[in-house]
Amino acid sequence: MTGHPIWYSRRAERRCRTPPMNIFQDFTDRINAVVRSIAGDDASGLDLGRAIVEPPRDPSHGDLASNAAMVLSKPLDLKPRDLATRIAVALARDPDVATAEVAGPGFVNVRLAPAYLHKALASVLAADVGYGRSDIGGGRGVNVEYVSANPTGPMHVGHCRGAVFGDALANLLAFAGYDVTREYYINDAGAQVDVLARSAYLRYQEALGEDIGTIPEGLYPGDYLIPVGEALAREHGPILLAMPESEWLPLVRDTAVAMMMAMIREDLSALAIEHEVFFSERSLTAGEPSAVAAVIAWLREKGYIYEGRLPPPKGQLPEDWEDREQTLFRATAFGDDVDRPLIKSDGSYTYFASDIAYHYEKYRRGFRTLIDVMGADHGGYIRRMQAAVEAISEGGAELDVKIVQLVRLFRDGEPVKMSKRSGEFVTLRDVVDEVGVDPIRFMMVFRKNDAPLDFDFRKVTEQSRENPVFYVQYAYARACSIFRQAEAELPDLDISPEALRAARLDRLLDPGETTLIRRLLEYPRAIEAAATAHEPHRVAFYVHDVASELHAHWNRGKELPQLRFINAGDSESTLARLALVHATKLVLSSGLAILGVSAPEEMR
RNA sequence: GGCCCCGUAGCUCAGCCGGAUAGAGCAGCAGCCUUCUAAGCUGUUGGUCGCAGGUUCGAGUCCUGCCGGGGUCGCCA
Repeated sequence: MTGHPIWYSRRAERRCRTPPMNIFQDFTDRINAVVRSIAGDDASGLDLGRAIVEPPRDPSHGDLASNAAMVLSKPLDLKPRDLATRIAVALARDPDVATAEVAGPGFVNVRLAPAYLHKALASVLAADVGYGRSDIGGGRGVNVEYVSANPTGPMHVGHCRGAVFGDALANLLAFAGYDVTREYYINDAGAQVDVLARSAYLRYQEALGEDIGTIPEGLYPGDYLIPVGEALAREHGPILLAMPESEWLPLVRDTAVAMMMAMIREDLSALAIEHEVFFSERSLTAGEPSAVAAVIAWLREKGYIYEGRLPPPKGQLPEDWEDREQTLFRATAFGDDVDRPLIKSDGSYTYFASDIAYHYEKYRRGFRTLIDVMGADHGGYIRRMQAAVEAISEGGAELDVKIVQLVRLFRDGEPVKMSKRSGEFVTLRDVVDEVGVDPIRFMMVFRKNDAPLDFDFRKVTEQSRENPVFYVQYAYARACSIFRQAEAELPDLDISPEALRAARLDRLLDPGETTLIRRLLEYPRAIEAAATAHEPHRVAFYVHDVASELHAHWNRGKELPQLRFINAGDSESTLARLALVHATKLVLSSGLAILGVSAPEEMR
């Protein structure tokens, strides 16, 4: 099971100190200071926002690269290379800088002094499990709505990606300093839950000893409704049998939905996912006036709702198409292609109408950033929902809809067949039971959310380099093993966290070591970039890179024993290297915790 | 037909809200590793970034138009 990372709780959130060193931010500040001194009186009007410091693509260019000279030369009326030269000259005087050079059209390439890398590594150790945490969120609220599967049955694999993606994104945003609420919208109001109720009623009759024969077409045949029927029989006895449908349906429906939600929550907890808020769609249409009615009335006042006709859809016309006047939301006023209906022909609200009220509810609770995680088939829904959010918040809130693409299942390279009609779908629980949580969680975010993903049951449990889950976890396990080995080989060496923090880090000068240090120093930047873009997959790729760096250096020790982490003849070096390994462990476990993947002490 | 997403090496994909000679893994080729935990490591081959224009000092990245694949298209959720 995935353990709860230490930064998970709200209380830990509040105790968070100043974020640890972000070397890219550090040098952005230093370069900005240089530019301001060059600009003199002109400095006030200068837009420094576009000037950034980043790792160069080619490591031979140095440790840091800045585009400041190219971005700022025009307002300062200088040639890019001239400005770059003046920046480079000033930076070269900085004792933390080994070299600063001008390259290409006006890049400033900086090579850091080893002492600076060691100082930065020390700050990683000092930050401990807080390393990488950011305050770019500034404590602002973000609502992440994900999963929101219909409460009509167990979760199937199709829900899996959105669930894991949303959860990892929520973790990531929390780590980046946002006040995150994880939310599940229960679709308990549509026709589908009525079907659920009728299906459950049949099982109720069955539980009372009636022969129900085969489940009729159009009802849910799954065995998972049998316990619902039994529960209804226990709770109500035979009295529902005598009622007309209009009377028993609400009763049966509420029980069935509650039991389905309990089941879904169990499925989710098997994936280590826990929402803070479960919001009922039905609650939005309850009361007088209902939340939906209130929002529609408000929008009508603002002129965003009117009665009108819609042009028939292009292409294939639906069979039951009829031209009629209806209540429409003026989505076109906010960039949508067509205005959207709010009331069905039977007088009830459309899903969209309820969803507007729901998003208004989130806005009313204070959220200004809303994130919805949805499946690929909802792509056409994004514009209208964004339009609605803009309308109900009067431009004060932003909705980001993250679409997760399909997951194709394979076993040994062969596609796994699924048929909805026969009910032969693979449940989420099946997959968890077969491969475990870690491979699922890691693989689901080891791909950009908007690209399709292949998931092979066999490959994800393979213990090989080709399996990124294993590769990353093994790096962590290997780091742990180095510590176990150190204890065994050098029982007199103090390798406590305090001793590691006091280590002579200036002994870390091998290129393999400094490369690993640089990689670890990218962590805060990787977190901020991933959080800003709402892209947790970047964290997965980042920890994979860290793992790769550790494996690489470990292997060099096979050929060159003097590079091994443990060197019995040199306790000073050994301690410094163990400090580096410890920092690597910190970063790996932190990144994996964001993804919800465990960091095992050893592989079995 | 309208809209959305995708198109990057033989394969699977990254490319950090415009930056330098476009990267990684697999596969291929050439080596190394029998151990601080074996399941790895090093080097190497390989790309007109779907096509054509445009914006810019600079475009895989932004804009327009095509081509190809997927999704979607009032009263499903």
